[in-house]
Formats: sequence, C-alpha cells, structure tokens
Amino acid sequence: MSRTKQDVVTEFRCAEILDAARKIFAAQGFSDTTMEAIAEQAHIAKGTLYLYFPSKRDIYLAALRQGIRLLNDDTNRKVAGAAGVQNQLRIFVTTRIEYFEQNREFFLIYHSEIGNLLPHPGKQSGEIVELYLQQAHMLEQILRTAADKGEIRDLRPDATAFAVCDLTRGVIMQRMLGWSKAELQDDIRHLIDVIWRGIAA
Amino acid sequence: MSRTKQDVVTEFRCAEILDAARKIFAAQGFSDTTMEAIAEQAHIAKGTLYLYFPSKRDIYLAALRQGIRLLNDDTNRKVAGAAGVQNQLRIFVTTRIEYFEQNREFFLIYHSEIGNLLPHPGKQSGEIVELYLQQAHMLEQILRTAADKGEIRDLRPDATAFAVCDLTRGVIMQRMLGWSKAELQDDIRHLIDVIWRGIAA
DNA sequence: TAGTAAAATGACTGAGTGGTCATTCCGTGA
DNA sequence: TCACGGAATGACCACTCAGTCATTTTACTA
Repeated sequence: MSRTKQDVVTEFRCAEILDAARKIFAAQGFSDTTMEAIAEQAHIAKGTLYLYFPSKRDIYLAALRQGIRLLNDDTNRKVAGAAGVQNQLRIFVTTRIEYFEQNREFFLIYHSEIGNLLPHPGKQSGEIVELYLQQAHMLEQILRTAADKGEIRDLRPDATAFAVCDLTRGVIMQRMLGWSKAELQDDIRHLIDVIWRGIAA
Repeated sequence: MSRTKQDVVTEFRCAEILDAARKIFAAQGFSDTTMEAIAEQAHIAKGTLYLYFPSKRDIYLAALRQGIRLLNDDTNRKVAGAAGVQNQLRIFVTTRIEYFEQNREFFLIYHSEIGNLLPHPGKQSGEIVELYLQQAHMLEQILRTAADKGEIRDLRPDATAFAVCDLTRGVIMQRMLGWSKAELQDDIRHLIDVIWRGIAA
C-alpha cells in the first residue's frame, strides 16, 4: 500500500521486459539472445534491464515461470469446471493446445527448457520441474479416481497421464511446424478418440 | 580405390570427431559448446577439426544426420522383419527407445534440434526434416495398409503415426529424466496396450 | 638415413557480449 | 522556478570463442 506509483511502474516495466524477453528467447534460444536485443524489444536501454533483473538467466527463468504458472492456473480452472473424465481430458488437452497456439513464443522456451533438464537429471532447478510435473500429477489424480469408479481400465495412472501430456505436446508441435493440415478441432477429436478408446473400461 | 590408407584415416578421424562432438553438443547445447572442447574430447588440436569440417555448424549437422540415419536404418530393418501390425508397432517403439537409451547424447541433440526447427517453420534445412519425417511416413504406410485390411479402425493414419512417435518420445524422456520408475518392458507394454486398444478394429 | 610433403598444432585475431557505472534525464515538491 | 534524488542511459571493460595460419611433427620414399 505504501508506494502505489512506485510499485505500479516497477510491475509494468517487469511485465514489459518479460514479454520482450519471451519473444526474443523464443526466436533465438538462450545463448544467442543478447541483452541488447531484449532491451531493444522492450524499448529501454540495456542498463535498465539490470535495474529490474540481476542477470540474463534470471530474466529467462522469470519468463518461463510466469508462462507455466499462467498455463497451469488456466488449465486447473477449466478442468475443475468440467464434469466426467472424458470431458476433463478433452478440456485439459484443448486448453493447453489453445494456450500454446496463443503463446507460440512461450512454447518454444518451454520446449527447449525441458531439453536443458535432460543432461542434468536429478539436480534440476526445483521450481520449474515442479511446475512442470504439477499438471501431470493433476491428470494422474483424475485418472486414478476414474479407475476407482470403474470408468476407465486399471492402467498405470502415472504412465497414462504422461501419455496424455505427450500426445498433447505432439499435436502442438505438428501444428507449429505446419505438419498437420487438419483443423484444430479434428486434431483434438482424433487425440481424444484414440486415447479414450485406449483407456476406457 | 586410389588412396586406401588416406581414406581410412580420414574416415577414422571424422568418426572420432563426430563421436566427440555428439557427446559435447549433447551436454552443452550448440552455443555453449566450444571447438576447443570438441577437439579435446577427440584428442586432437582445434586446428585439426578444420581439416575435416569447415565449421562448427557443419560438425553439428553431420553428427545429427549420422545419428538419425543409423536410427532410421535400424528401425526400418527391424520393423521389416516383423509380422503383423501390432508386432510392427511394438518393434518400432522398442527399437527406438532402446537406440536412444544406448545413445543418450544423441537424443539430446535430436530433441533440441526439433526445437530449433520450430521458430523457422517452412524454411527448414531440408535433409534433417526429411530424415525426421521419414519414420513417421513409414509408420503411416503400415497403418494405412492395416486399415485397408480392416485390422485397425479407420483413423487418420498421419495423425496416428505422429501419435505413436510422440508417445515413444515421451517414454524416452520420462526415463531419461528419471520420472519413470517402471521397467523398460513395462513402459513399452503400457504404451502398446493403450495405443493398440485405441486403434484396433 | 636424408629429404620431402602432407598432417597436425596452438598462439593469435577480430568480432561480439554480459555486466558496470559515471553521467544525464526527469518528476516532484517547495 | 529551482533543486534534488531516483530512474534511465549507453560507452566501456573484461572476457570468450570461431576460425586462421606460420610453424612443427610425422610418415613415407629413395
């Protein structure tokens, strides 16, 4: 409550920087992105970046975290409002695909960061991984409950949850690369069709 | 036929360089990899690298191409030797997962390069993409044939083929990240179980 | 063994970058 | 209108690295 003006300006600048960063990091990757380029995209000078973030890596991680949080919140909210496992699955998939189609740049960062986790299994920077796994665990719970109720077969819920995530990511990628010529709705229908037959009781 | 010795030495050096490059690129990513590091790993001097490859990017692409070719050949051969769609699917998945478990470093390059294609859809460096799609198309053919024979449902074969590839890649990733605590055989069984039920007639 | 040419080397260069900080700008309050 | 303090700036520095090339080493032949 103290310095409204202050905080508002800071928040605004941070948001601008993260938006700019997301675009540039997505287009160039972490190493090939220069602070100069981020500054330019954000319409501020390079030195100003360092008033709001201590380092390049920090900007990168902040942009990533922000994106995942928004995606997760969105997904959670929408899935919670759906009834029936099949519908929940459909909403889960749809929400995520649409989010990424709306935030293409973010998907690129998201995807490449997973790749960066791979060489260092175990000593992964906790929070990002946690945010990443959170959605799979949410799905896992849904599947577990459905299995208990006999709505779906008794499969390993963890593996099945990952499978849904993988299929979702696959559809996003094929669409981004222009490898899918179908309508979004058709891709989603196909995905749900296959997975549902695959797991239904 | 001319200079056997010559060619043999050159081939040997190239192979050594590509092996070294694969390890380093996988661990550090393209930008963070230094020619010095590759040279060291290959037990030669930096200048020597330039006797065999014109640039850093060329080494990278050569390593990637080589890896994909080996994988594709392996997959093609083994799948061709299998009878029945379900078996072919199982062999496809198994071969690829095993190849990547045996060549972890290569998977990292493979995965990150897909990410690099994303920001530049359309103007993708032809050959790599072609090699990449080749396997999906092979699967697609198998599925198309099976659908004609009525062994599986009449689904979009392209989307289904991609789905199998995505699930395969997913399993590899979960295993690499230590997120799957199951035996390899269990992961494969689960994958085939779900996808087969999903597509069987 | 001496002579030669190809192969290998690694010090060096030039371009580029993350981060710093002395200086400038600007909003505010008197 | 002026003076003050925090926000913004961008020239600069220290460092990294792809690629080069004069020099050294090796392999082969006569």
